[in-house]
Amino acid sequence: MASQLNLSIDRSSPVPLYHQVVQGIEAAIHNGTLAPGSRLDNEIDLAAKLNLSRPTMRKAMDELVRAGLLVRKRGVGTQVVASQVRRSLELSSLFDDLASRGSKPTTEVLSFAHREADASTREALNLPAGASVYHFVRLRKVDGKPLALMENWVRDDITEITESALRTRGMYDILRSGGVNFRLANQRIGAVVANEYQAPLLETPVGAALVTMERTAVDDTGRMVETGHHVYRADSYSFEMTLVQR
Amino acid sequence: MASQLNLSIDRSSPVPLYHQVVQGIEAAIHNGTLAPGSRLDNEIDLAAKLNLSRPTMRKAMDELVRAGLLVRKRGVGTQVVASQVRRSLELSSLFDDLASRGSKPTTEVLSFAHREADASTREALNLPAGASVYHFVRLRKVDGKPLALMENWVRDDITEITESALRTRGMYDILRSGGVNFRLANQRIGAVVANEYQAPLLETPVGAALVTMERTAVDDTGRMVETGHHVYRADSYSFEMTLVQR
DNA sequence: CATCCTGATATGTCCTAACAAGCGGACATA
DNA sequence: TATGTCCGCTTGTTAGGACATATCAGGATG
Repeated sequence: MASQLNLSIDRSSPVPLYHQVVQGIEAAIHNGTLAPGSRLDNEIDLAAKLNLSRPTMRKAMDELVRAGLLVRKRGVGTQVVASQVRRSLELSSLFDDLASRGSKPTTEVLSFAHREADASTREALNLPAGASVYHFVRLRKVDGKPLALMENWVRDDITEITESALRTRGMYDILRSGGVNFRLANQRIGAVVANEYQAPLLETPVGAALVTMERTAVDDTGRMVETGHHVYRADSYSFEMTLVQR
Repeated sequence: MASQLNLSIDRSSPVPLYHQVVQGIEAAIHNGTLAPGSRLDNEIDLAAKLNLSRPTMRKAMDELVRAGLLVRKRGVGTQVVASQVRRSLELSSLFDDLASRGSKPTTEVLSFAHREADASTREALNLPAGASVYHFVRLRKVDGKPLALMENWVRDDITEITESALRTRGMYDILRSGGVNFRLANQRIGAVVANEYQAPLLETPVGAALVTMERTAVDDTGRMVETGHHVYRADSYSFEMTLVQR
């Protein structure tokens, strides 16, 4: 099974070679050039074909294995794994997710305040007594239909946040523009039933199922930047992810 | 900040050197030898100190960065990221999760069958017409309290599954013993409210919130081994995970 | 005919070596 | 004093080679 892999490597590009290979193989898998289950040429031949060293080729394949697109077996070879694998759950905002899918998200800011943090917020964000935070509640709609009710607390010593900015942009986008480099987030997903406050806002009956998500995000300096409590209509939203065994 | 890092590398061990380094640094972070926020020595010095090459050292640090324990910045250095980071969501079973936490899970097998797969199951597991599968429903309790209602379909051409085995062991444990090497799983988490069938089994009122999880697991040969639909009592269970920016 | 051994193949691990590029402080200059 | 440039430090990328080890097929052996 000679692979029809037809990659072009641009050595003058600022994009690292191994990353160009990753993108090339990813594209080949998605457009069907590399069928699920098919075997790739061995690492050494592939590297030779692209005029790359074996370590570079391996680094590219490592990433694809980690992403769950390829499977390697010692002594046997490397093959394309089956099926519609979604990318691993990423550190992105709902706004970006929706926008990239072609939907038109809108945001209503139900409340907005810049005030001293209470005890539980200080604990969640690891702030000293007396520190102040932004606190706001937003309602996210898609095509006029309410989808999520989101309450967030954000530390105020990084970048300024305004109510008008929140109306047109996602929170993560605003923070990134303000120089925040997110590194990781802890989140917890659960379920509740809609109460009298949530139900009318989400235009769903009291007692309807809602997905809950609590998240605290940390930037590259180790600061906890943001914590939030979101609820989503269960009939419109769920969390999809791919788990990879390492 | 000279690191007190005191690792011992055993070159005669079958454990790869880079993995020994990963374990050593992981342990140092967890026992406090490496404090959150502290800077590590640079790669070259660290490698020299352990008599390793820089690529080996880097491979170890790569893994720790991916796991969210370390943060690297070009031109600056590498530091330990803030504290209570849970390990990324893993491909494990509820049974193992509970057992490793010291709880005593019990399993009731509500139904068990070995029969021809219907169309939707064949699609989920990518099976040909006429193939047969195991189909079973289990109720998982912890300390006598019901927690999860789990319905699964498993292909039957890999290993034998018996009702009695399911009563004492987790499904993933059984499959792994049967030679299955899981590689990845796609899962979706959402919410529903308990219906008349689920409520009495889970000893919760009709209309209570439940967390739902649908999962399909793939082994290292690309076969879809197992698909299932689980519901959990929302007041007793939620999914916790750490997302890492790459 | 069944079993064991062996060799070819492919990935896994580890090394040395070199240059590129971002960051930040030191230093020189206006 | 303020500012801009330069240089050293550290991580990022790439190369090329060597040996280890799991797997599988085919041949030798009982």
